[in-house]
Amino acid sequence: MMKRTAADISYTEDEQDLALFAKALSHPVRVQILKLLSNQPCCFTGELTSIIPMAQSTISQHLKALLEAGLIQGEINPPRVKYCLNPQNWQRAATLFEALFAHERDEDRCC
Amino acid sequence: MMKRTAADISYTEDEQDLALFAKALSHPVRVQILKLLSNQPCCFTGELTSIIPMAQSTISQHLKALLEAGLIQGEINPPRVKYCLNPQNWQRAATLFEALFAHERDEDRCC
DNA sequence: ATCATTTATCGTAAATATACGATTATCTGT
DNA sequence: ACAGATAATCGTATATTTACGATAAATGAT
Repeated sequence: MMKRTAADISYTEDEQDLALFAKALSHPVRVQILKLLSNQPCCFTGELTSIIPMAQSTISQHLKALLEAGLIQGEINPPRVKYCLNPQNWQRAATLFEALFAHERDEDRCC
Repeated sequence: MMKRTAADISYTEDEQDLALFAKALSHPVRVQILKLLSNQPCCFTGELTSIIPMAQSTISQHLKALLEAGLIQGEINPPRVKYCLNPQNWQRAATLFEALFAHERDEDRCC
């Protein structure tokens, strides 16, 4: 009989996407960046480096993580890059998190 | 002048908590476990090992991560431990994620 | 052409996360 | 007291994340 390993596990697309979005949100500076972006129509990275006391390369790395998760998008406007939320994926993330937390289950809880 | 480093950054409690909750959700198997727990009043770890094809020690490790994030709680009932959602923190997480995604900002988006 | 500005990428060190098997601890039932 | 069952912990190997400084790429201004 074949041994079962973690590689055998199949997750639904929703589960995987939710985990990826959550991973993108798993560092407070990325939460902070997303809060900034959701509270104003747009944002330059340059503004971020003056707001956030981190090395420019580190901020760029965090922006890349948000980009790869699809939560933000960049518009190249050299030498600047203008970053915004990605509306479609932002909405999808909102929906996935909302669905996860939808069940309260206080009624018949056993502990 | 002092050099600014990542250690200088202060985040709000909400930002830190949101990041910690998100980190707990950043692995698909933990999402799966939480979905299971939110769809039934309770759950034994034993059931998880038969549902999830991972080593028992690995599942225990993931449960520990969820415990430490405060999203679940365990009731020792030896030799079993019964795990449930932690209602207070589950609610707090729901509120934090909802607040983050509350802003749509489609109106005056510039890109 | 050269310089200044902005952002990405590279290289790297340290910390954290993930998975496994083996072992240990704790309670039940015999 | 002993065996079985359940779950945590330990030890460990590998991969990923996080931070930094240094460098490179790309554009605009002089």
